[in-house]
Amino acid sequence: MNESDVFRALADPTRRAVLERLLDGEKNASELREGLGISQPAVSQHVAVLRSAGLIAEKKSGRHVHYSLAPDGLAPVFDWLTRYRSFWPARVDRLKTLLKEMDQ
Amino acid sequence: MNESDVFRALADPTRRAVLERLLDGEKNASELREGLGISQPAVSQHVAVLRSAGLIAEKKSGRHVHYSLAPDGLAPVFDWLTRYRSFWPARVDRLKTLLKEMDQ
DNA sequence: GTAAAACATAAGTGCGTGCTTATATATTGC
DNA sequence: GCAATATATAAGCACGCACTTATGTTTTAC
Repeated sequence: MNESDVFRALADPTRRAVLERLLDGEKNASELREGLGISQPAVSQHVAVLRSAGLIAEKKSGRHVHYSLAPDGLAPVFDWLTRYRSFWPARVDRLKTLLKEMDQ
Repeated sequence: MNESDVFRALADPTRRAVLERLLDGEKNASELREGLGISQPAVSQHVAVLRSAGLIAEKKSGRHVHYSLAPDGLAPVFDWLTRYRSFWPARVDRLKTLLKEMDQ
């Protein structure tokens, strides 16, 4: 749940792929597994890492578990990144545009 | 120089500490080493990882090498992070404030 | 030219990590 | 209750990685 856990969790491409899939909305473990080409336990282990890093939330529903992106789970990364804002020259404009869009 | 290299580079706390030190300005390897409690080759190896991830730049000057943060080196992280902007609720306001400050 | 300084590379080591198969736990449908 | 489904945990393995010591390379100072 600290900065180190989050960065470590994000270092693995399979875990980033899992997060990516959750952008569409919540999914259970079997759905997350599709196309990843790894075993069911592997998914379960990745999910455990993401959850203990505070990146995903889970909601049990019978024998299914629905996983979703945890709001503000990426906050540690975001906070870390803002310290380097002077080194983003080309990104700031994009960011401003983004925020204007969000205002509307 | 791609997303995976950058995330992998950032996963190590010592490497994040190295970047942190470069926020003050450029430093050579011996200066970077101070307080880290690791050997000179270890620093050299971390620097190599950061450089091949596009996160730091180097400028040779005699027998010294001055390392500095690479402008836009964190762009891959930033771009990745913007995809999750809907899950930053509490961060957006802070970000707006930050950009207002940068405008002045 | 020679020694020292700054950094890089090589080689080895131990531990972490991502995977597997096997098994356990819990829930549903019949 | 029993089989099937959904997920978690255990144990083992292979590889990656962060370190170390030893050595190489380049540059400066004398």
